[in-house]
Amino acid sequence: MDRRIRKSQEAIIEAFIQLIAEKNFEQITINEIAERANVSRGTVYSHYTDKYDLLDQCIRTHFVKLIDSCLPCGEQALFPTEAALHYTFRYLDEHASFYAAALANQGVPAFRNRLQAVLIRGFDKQMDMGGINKMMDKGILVQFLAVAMTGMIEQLVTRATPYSATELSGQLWALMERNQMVPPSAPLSISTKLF
Amino acid sequence: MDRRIRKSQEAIIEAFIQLIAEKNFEQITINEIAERANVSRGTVYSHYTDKYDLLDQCIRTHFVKLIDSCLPCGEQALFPTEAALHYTFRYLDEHASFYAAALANQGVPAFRNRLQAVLIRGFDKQMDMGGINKMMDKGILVQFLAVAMTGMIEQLVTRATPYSATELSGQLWALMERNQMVPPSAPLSISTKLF
DNA sequence: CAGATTCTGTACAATACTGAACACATTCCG
DNA sequence: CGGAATGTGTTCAGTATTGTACAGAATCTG
Repeated sequence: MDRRIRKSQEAIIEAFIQLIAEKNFEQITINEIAERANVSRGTVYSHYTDKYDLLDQCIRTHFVKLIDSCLPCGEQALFPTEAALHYTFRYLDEHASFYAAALANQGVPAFRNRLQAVLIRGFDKQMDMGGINKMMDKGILVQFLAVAMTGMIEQLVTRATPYSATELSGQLWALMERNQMVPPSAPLSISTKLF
Repeated sequence: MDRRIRKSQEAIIEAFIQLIAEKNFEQITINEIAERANVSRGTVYSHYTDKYDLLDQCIRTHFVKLIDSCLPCGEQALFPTEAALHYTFRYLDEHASFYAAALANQGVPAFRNRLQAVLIRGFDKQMDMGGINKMMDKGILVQFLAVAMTGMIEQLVTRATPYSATELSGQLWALMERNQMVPPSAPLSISTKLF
């Protein structure tokens, strides 16, 4: 992609995220965004049809980062290690103002739904239905955990919890393990056990 | 000026200053600068004929800032107040790495000369040759003070002095006063004395 | 030494950005 | 109410930047 496009888009998104952290989405104007991004107004329109499109793509961009932070080991699993979960929560904590806005603004419930969908898909792959889960319905269990995780994330980014990102992720890791939400064992874990 | 020009130049100069703070001027390549500035190599050449031109314009840019910091009250005087001198020294302290490089690199003695020239011109205007200076040669006195100031600035930015910017500027202000290097009295200072 | 690599400076067509203008909608305010 | 101000979305010609290519200089390296 042309370097100019990359630079402009980054500047616009950065400006937009700054603004959304400062004021309500509806009050933000294209003029403000262009000014803050140090870009011509026409440039904004050349990339995004309007504010809502910008917000949408912005969420998408953040989502990529968020998902990446859940999947540090290639494409293997959501939160393959406790450290990975910690990292994700710290990332969310740092960008809380954006995520809070994305979650809070009515008209953007899409965000919560997308996050849940990703988590449900990921958890479904990793759930161990043996042991204490033998008598459970997998769909319900997965949904239960995904909704819980989404809710806790919402608590974190909206500052609705007194607990820190670290405390939360630590506790949540324990709860995931308790429910046998284990990441698929890596190939080398077997050979590791042999020695 | 076209916004693109401003943005590119700022990025290039910023990148260059970063690099000069990290390594020797001669080791810096145009490629590095372009890469760091996130700009095409051709763009660098469209604004600056080569590294040396870039350094030159860079010094010029910094010089404008530096002079501005000496002249906070319009165009009246160099260091019209002790606070102004303090501000200048703090500014120098913050950008020490750049100024150190500009002063240190042989091939750039121009910098020291320019600084001295500015100071000499400014001091010459402000020198009070009455009182203890009655028997002195003005040219020598002015040059003496300008060279001293330049030297002290060099000491500061090259970290060749254990004293802080604040300590130095405080002492230097006293020395300037002692030598009757007073800023031209503002019109209202007379009326101030009347009350 | 020769070959490989990197840097330099220049040229160019393709392209993204610019600022200005425009008609229209919305909001603000006396 | 009415008009002043501000925002929207579009168009457009002009311009700065882009990536690429090139030849020659400089530097590295076996």
